Amino acid sequence: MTSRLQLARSLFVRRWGEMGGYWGISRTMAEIHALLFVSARPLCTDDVMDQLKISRGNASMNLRALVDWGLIDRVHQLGDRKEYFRADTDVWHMFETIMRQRRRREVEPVFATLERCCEMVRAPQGAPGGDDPHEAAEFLQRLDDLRRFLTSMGRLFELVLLVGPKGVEGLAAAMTPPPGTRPRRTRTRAAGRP
Amino acid sequence: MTSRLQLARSLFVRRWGEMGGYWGISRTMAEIHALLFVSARPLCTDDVMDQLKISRGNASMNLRALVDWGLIDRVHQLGDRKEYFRADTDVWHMFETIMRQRRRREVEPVFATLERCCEMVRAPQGAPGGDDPHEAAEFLQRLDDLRRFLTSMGRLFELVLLVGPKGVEGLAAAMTPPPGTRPRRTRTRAAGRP
DNA sequence: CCACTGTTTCAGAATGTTTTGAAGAAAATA
DNA sequence: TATTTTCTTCAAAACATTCTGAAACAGTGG
Repeated sequence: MTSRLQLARSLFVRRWGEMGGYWGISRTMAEIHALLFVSARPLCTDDVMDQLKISRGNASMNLRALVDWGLIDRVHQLGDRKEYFRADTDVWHMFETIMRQRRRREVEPVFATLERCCEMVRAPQGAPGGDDPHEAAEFLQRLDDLRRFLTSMGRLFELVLLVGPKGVEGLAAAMTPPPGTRPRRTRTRAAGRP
Repeated sequence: MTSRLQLARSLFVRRWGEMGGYWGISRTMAEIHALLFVSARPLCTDDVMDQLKISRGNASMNLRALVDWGLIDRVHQLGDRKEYFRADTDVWHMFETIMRQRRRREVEPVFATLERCCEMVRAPQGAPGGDDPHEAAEFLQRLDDLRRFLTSMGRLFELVLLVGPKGVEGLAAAMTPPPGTRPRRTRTRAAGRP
């Protein structure tokens, strides 16, 4: 008989796994992470294999990848030779880890390419290379917009980390104030066309 | 002969495409988007096919998907039967579009699952279903942390949209002030353990 | 050195995703 | 209505990723 807790756990694990897919993380890796995240005690490779019905190799590979990402830790039980794994359960810290990794792997390369492209088109030396100057200007403009946007977001991210969860809740609260409090004035730029 | 502009363009297109992969968007779809984003004038299906060396069917499918996402628009040229496509070039607006879609498709299902799992475990009726109460409590705790985190982030997102790009730059500037200016006091909670 | 327990690796199999190309639907024109 | 042009769809093929299972490896204690 499967208890309600087990049912709920596996429901969560499956959903988290599905979401992993949308995030450039393999489904299994996300499932393992979810499983460790909701387990009260560390699990060993065999636990993971059993609960997720996956092979040893698969479990090993993905556990290692999660360790590399910094999302789980290896831990040892006294008097047991097996390795156990435990997820970082501080959601905020998890967020920071993931975002930093993604920035390093995904944002930074784009940034570098952006700069390189700009240089190529500006290219001061000799041959003015008969590009339509209007097209070139437009191109540079859009790349620059993108560059500025990414920079802003990077700063925002650092700011958010700096003020922490409490700080973010504070900001949010200032926006949707408790009844009877007047909201602080804010430039109200209608939030887009959607 | 390929001009510097063309070279830069294709460099950008390829990099943006690669990144698409990490974002649950197919590479081709991201490439098409990049191509339209850096083109000064709208392109038609054949332009896209030629420049990206892809089949008509592929171009058609992905263009449609981009229209569905709201990232590009169909436009018509006077006296031309073909359909042309133009990207939204307002980076900020693009960001909003993408984030809203992703929230709808990815965050909301997780949220719903989270609530469902909590209910299942709390389950007030009859059969107390012999789950270890400590394990259950732990489980509920972690799910709740996650729920709270997602809620905070949702609020932060709305706030960011509300203040707009200028607002974000302002916040960021307050954090890293120009020389000679004292920063506004901020709860300095060391940003995590890393 | 051997036996034992546990971990890592990797070729091949299974599964999933993307692309093509051709058929055909739709829309405008004559 | 027939013709032309353009767009969409979808089965099959190409490609890419993920998983398995067994073999190789590593550390421990006898």
